Amino acid sequence: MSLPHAILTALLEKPSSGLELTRRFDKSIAYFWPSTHQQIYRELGKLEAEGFIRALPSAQPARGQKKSYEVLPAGREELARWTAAPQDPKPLRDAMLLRMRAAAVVGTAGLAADMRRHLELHEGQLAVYQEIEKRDFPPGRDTPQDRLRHMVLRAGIDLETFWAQWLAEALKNIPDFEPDGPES
Amino acid sequence: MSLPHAILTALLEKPSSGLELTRRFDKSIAYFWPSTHQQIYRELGKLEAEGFIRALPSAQPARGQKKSYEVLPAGREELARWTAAPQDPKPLRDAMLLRMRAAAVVGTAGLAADMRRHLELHEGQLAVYQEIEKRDFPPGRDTPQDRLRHMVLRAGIDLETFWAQWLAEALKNIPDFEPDGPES
DNA sequence: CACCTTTTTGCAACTAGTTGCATAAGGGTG
DNA sequence: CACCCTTATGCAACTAGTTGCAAAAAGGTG
Repeated sequence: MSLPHAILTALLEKPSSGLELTRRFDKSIAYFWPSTHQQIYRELGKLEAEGFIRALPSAQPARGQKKSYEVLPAGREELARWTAAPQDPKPLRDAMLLRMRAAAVVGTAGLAADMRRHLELHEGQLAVYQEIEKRDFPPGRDTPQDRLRHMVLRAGIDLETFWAQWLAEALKNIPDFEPDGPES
Repeated sequence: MSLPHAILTALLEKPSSGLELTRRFDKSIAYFWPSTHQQIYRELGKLEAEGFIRALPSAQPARGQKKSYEVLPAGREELARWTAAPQDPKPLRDAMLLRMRAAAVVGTAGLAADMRRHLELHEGQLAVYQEIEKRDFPPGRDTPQDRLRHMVLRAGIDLETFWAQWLAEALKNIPDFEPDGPES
């Protein structure tokens, strides 16, 4: 139940059409809440039906024609409500950990190679985030809004750093063994 | 596409009925791959139909009657294949980060309280994991299987530590401000 | 202007996970 | 043995996200 609120946030930052929204998403919000244009169009329709946003009157609603949306007061209130409401953190669900656990039973053949690949992917993502940090958060400017957005980015940076370190450490310790299976 | 493989792993560790499986899941695998008994029964049916597991002949298949499963060779091979096959890490998707980003637009009222609650939840989960570590991985025993399972647990411990620290740090820096809304 | 490509919007079907409930058997209690 | 509670299995409907594709308009090219 979070995508609609992600869209409200983005539209409050700047009214946009579906496609503009998709592109802006890809450059920021999608880093911690990925979504596709199909999903976004669907949600825009629902949000409009619920009276949270409305199409800017400028363009008429036809296929292949840009249609921009802006947030209505009810939408802003809903976003504020949702932001402040308690929500339980969703539990961890990570396939790599599952594979390591499986490897304890069926052997580690092949797994280490993919761990090395993941390590590189995380380091790559880390570099992307650090580039964004350098560009968007130079030392100096420090509005409350900047600080909040910077904290979110820091979480991304620190998480990628975490996984890179964990994978590097795990790779050092990974034993290469065959399963004690029925074939022995 | 990972639950069936989680089940195969658990069944290889020990053949079980649906309910036993559910309980054993809750004590270990569910920490990084949560699931419900409904899901597990459904997957057991599919795995049996695919020839990866079979019901132990001891008990007849009737409702309200225990039915235990064991893994067939084809199931072990499928698990080994899946474990070794490359798989992309799934991107981050975290509602708390989204809420912080939203708070930059609609204000931080109420959010800090829930961040404090999350901080406590993460600390609680950390304590649970540390208890498990003390119980299941005393210094000394060090088979390859133990080391892999211990690494998985360490990831859980380190992740909870990470979030607790991040939340504590964010709380120190969170500005308390009202939105620059249409009411001003 | 006829044709093709790109942009923008969107539908439909599928997948994985969640929630709510049902039904059958076993086991104890009056 | 009639009743009820617990254990074990499972179906059905719903939710959120993914994948594949298509159709309308805009804009360029011969």
